[in-house]
This record gives sequence, C-alpha cells and structure tokens, in this order.
Amino acid sequence: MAVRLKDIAQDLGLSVVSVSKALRDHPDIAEETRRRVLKRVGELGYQPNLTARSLVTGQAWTIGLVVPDLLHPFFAGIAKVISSDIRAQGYGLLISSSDEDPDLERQEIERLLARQVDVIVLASTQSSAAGLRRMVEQKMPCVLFDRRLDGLDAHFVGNEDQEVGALATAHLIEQGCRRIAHIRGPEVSTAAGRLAGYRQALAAHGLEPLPGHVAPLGRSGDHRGERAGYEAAQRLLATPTPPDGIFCYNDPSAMGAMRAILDAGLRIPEDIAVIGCGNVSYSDFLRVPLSSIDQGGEAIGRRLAALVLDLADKKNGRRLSPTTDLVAARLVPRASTLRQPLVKDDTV
Amino acid sequence: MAVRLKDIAQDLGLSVVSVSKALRDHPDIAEETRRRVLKRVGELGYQPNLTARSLVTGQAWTIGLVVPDLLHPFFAGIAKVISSDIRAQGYGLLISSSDEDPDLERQEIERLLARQVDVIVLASTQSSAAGLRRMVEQKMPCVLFDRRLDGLDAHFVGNEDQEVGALATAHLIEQGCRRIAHIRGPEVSTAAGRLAGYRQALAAHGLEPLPGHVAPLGRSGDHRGERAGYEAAQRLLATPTPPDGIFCYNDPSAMGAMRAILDAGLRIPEDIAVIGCGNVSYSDFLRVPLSSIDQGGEAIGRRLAALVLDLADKKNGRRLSPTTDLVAARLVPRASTLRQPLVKDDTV
DNA sequence: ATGAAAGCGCTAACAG
DNA sequence: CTGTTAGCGCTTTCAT
Repeated sequence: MAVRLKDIAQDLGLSVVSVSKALRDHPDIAEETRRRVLKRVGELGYQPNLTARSLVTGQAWTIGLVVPDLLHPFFAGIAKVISSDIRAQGYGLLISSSDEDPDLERQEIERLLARQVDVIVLASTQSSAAGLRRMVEQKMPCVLFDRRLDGLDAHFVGNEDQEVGALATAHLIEQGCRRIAHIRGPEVSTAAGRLAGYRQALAAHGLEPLPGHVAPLGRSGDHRGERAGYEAAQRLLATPTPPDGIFCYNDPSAMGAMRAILDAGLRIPEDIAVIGCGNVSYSDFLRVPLSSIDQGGEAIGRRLAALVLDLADKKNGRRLSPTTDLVAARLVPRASTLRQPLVKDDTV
Repeated sequence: MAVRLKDIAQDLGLSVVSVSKALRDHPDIAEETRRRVLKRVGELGYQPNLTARSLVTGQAWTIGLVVPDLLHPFFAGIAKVISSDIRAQGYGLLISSSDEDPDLERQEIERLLARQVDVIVLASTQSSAAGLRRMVEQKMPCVLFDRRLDGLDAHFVGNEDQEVGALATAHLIEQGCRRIAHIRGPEVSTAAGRLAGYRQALAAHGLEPLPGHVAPLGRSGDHRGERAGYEAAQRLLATPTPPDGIFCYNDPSAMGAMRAILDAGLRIPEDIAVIGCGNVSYSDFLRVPLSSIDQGGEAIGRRLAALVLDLADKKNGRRLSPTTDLVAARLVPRASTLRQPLVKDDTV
C-alpha cells in the first residue's frame, strides 16, 4: 500500500495526530516540527488518503454532474468549465451522462447520493420533480441548470428560455419572414420556454403559427437531433403553406433542417431562413453558416462553479434559499438568416 | 444524516454484520432474514455509504479519466462511452481536463492517486514518462489511450498513427495531388506518427515534402486549432511552391485551413484538396464537407472500458502485463478531396 | 446462521 | 505545543 500518516509519525517519533495537524496548517504546532514533517512527507511522496478523510469529515471533495449527453458541446463545455473552476479549490468532478433517460438519471443520482458527494449539478431529463424527492430528503445540495424543474427545492442557473425563443423569432421577422415555423424540442422546460417565446414574438407582430407549423422533433434515432431535424423539416415543407423561416430547437436539428431544405432544391436563406439555438462550435464553417442563439455556456459554467463552491463548503450557506441566476442569451446572426446582402462576420 | 446500517440492524433486532451480509448476498444468511432486511432497506431507502465501504475494501468503485480537452468531441465521446460502459458494473467516472498542460495533468493525477481510484485512464500531454513515475510506484493500474508514452508500464488503446497518416496522404495522392503539405500537431505521439505516415506514403510514390511543406500548428490561441490551422495554411500558401493538397493534423485545424484557402480565393478541392483527422461530427455539414480519417472513437472507448473493468477488479488480472490494443482507422472521403465528380455520400 | 471484536486511515475533542 | 481516546460506517476474521 501507499505511505500512511502512521509511517511518517513512526519515522519521526511523533504521534499521528501531530503529523496530521502539521499537514493541515493547524495553528498549534511548532514551526520546527512542521518543517520536519513536511520534509519527510516530500521525501516519501505522501498523499493523504482522501477516502479516509472524507469518512470522518463528511466532505467528499467531490461534485456530481449529471448531463443528458456529454457529447453535446453545450454540456461538454459546462463540464469543462466547472471542472477547472472547482479544481483550484481541491474538488473533483464525477460526471455521468443520462442519455436523456429519466430512469437512468435517477439511478445515477442515487449513486451520487451513496457516494456522499458534496453537491449535485443537474440538467434534468425528468418531467416532474417527483423522482428527485430523495435527493431533497437527504438534504443534498443541488443546482439545476439549463432545464428547470418546478417544485424542487434547488438552485437554478440558465437562460430565460422565453427570451431565447423570442430573440430568434423576432430576428426572423426582422429579416422579412412571415410564415415562420418552429421545430420544437422534447418535453423539457427549455423546449416549452422557447416555444412560448416563439408564439410571443409572433403575436407581438400580429402573426401566429400556420397549420402544422409547430413540428415536434421526435425521438427518431440520433441523440443530437440531426436526423430528427431533417424529418421535421420535411414535414414542414409538406404543409399547405410551407414556411419561409424556421426557428429550430437546437443547432443539430437546425443542421438537419438545412440539409432537408437544400435537398429539396430550395435556397437558404432566400427561400427559407433558418436559425438554431446553442451556437455550437463550427456553426461558422457550415455549408451555410448557421445563425443561432448563444446561451452563454461559459458564463453558465462559471456561475455554476461559484455557486457550487459556496454550497460545498459545509460552514457556508448550506441553507441558502434557492436562487435563480439568469444568464443573458445573445443573437449571433450568420448567413442562414441574412436575406439582406451578407454582412461579413469575422468570428473564427 | 442518512440511514445507516446500524439503524436497520436496531430496527430489526439484528446485528450490523448480518444486515451487511444480507445486502451483499453473502452465502450464510437465512433466506427469511434476508427478506426482512431487504424489505426494511427498501422502506427506508437505505443506500450503503460507499466512502466507508471503500475505506475498508480498498476499492473506490471509481475510475479516473484525464483528457487534454473535454470539449473536443473525440475525448467527449470517449468519456461518454466509458462512463456508460462502466456504470453497469457500479463504477463512476471522475473526469478532469488537463487543458494540454503537462503540469496540470500531473497535478490531477496526484489527486486521483490520493483518491485511491481503481484505474487511471489517460490521454497524456507529457513529453516523457518521467513525471508519471509516481503512478507506477504506487502500483496504480493505468491505461493510456490515443497518445502513447514510451517507458511507462501501462496499457495502450488507440490507433496506429503512422497508418492514419499514410491513409490520409495516400488518398490525396490517389486524387491526383502531387504537392502535398502537412499541418503537423504538437509534440505528442499522435502528431509524430501521423507525420511519419505522411512521409512514408509520399516516399512510397517517389515523392517528398517540398520546402516549407511541413507546417507546425503552433499554440496560437484557440485550443481546438481552427485559428492555428488558418495561420498554418496561410504560411503554406506563401511557400515558393504552394501545395495542391493538405493533410491536417486534426479536423479543427483542417477547418481553419479550408477557411484560409477559400479566403485566398482558391477552390476546394479543385485547387487544393484538404483532409483532416478525427472525423468530427458535423464534418458532413461544412461549407465544403471535410474528408477525414475516422479513428473509431467509439470502439476505442468500448475497449478501454472493457480493459478498465478487468483491471479494476482486484481479484482479476491486476498484474496483466501491458497490452497494446490497436483500433483500425478508416478513411471517410467527402467533397474536400474528391476531385473527380462527387460521389454522393449519405452519412448523416 | 449469527454476532462480537478489530480495524481501514484519518480527524475531532479533549487532556496533559 | 503534543498525545490520548474515540469514533466516521462499513467489512473482515473468527468465535459461538
């Protein structure tokens, strides 16, 4: 096995406790002793056993993160930011991908509870808070992000989804679209909010969705939604009044939609303008560069990390009442919606 | 606090030991007793404290994963696959992103050692194995992937990099390119191998790199390499004999290179063919769909997971001598290299 | 089949 | 300042 506290203590003719204190900069320990300890620790390459420490302190120095799909750049980015922000304070990140499966998600949360992680960060796939009750009962601090869940005693960091939907839709209207369709996402708060924003923006201009112009994405196969977006767009093209603009739930579905449009021999944005959501990397390099709503993923990650660190510290605001932290979304117009002569966009 | 073994024991008038045994399907426990225990456990929603269990068994039920950049789809994909494959056996995945920084990477590995994880999976940024000696000394089972490291007593799963480079380069030659340049990656084994494969394929056709035709990517800013690829391609275009084909270290740099080429008013692939490596999602949707080498990321993840589970099981082949598992790479030709009339490719 | 004793490596409370 | 005594919650002998 590895070097233990005991070994160092025996080595130096000290007690285990003194060594332990010396290592944690405890106030009452002789400067001289501390140096001796530190020296030997360095030589032996001692590392305190965090498992043991956790057992007694009740702090795991671990944050649990559960996302629907780690391969999605939005979630991968969040994971990356949180990971590096909490690392500086000595925390590690235990990540699991729920694959958009509510049961799997619950199971993973159970695991995190068993592991006694300090905080759980969650973009939930649940349709209701019921399945997450256990978490609250165990007084596990929890931060939801991106997707809200009513009736759960948890913090939230994310966007004002209705604003997101309105932003995208209003942009299409400005660009001269009048028959604007929406490819809506699954049964989670973000999809509902974006849909509401879409309707709101239309209404604000005296418009409304034409028959069949709200097309659900469906679960057809691919997780990211390209294929589903393709199919949804095909259905839109087959409606009595085909759209001249489409606001898509996310960027992958927008890519699928664009492909369907091009395959149908139509032009983007001249015949149909397309806007997505998420501002996925590479949007700039696409066949038709894709306009999108940037959710401010990095900011969300940063704020999550800060909140998590607050909550993880036992002494701290453990009992903070649930906060809601809204990060501003931003329109990123590109060629897929610019029906006026294309304004050169230099972002790389 | 949560429910403990003790609570259940008292509840049922049993000893802690019996309950513990009942829960782990220990042979000598009465069927009747087991049922009573299981019932009460269900009612109380008991979850064994994994921290305590780990302390005594020495098994953390945790795998550590260190990658250079979690936002890179290749690594995100690996993380996702490993996570779901090990989850079924009860393991969790502790992930950290080293940001391509060797020091940070070492620091993260120290943390994982302190946490007593069962296995470390690593795509290393180290230029030598020296800094990782501690890991071996502590007998921590380790699996390297993607990037090799000589002189380390560790398993490896990944590609034959030279084959990867040769595959890409040979394809360019077949497409009629004769002045083939290479944008090479940083100082890691994959870059060296791909470069070697590039030279080898050229040599096999009696060709060799022209002056200035091996352009290093450089560390200029963006982590994924789009900007760096852009700049490298500009340098290539400025050589006395500009290339008619470019093999890029990875897909992001290839996207940058393509942009530079288009910005210079040249056509892809007619003037310059471009091929990347990694077969990043969305390659199909790009302005010019990008030919690439698929590294078989999913297969790599699967094999990693299987190996990891073997190693994690204390009873098992803990002492397996280092294995090398090579996953076949595959050419995925798209428009960026097809100088003949484009063959329709239906992959979505 | 069941349970008492011992201990995993560490820290918290107290005594010297 | 230093060390002793008690655990954290669980599993592992080893009696009964």
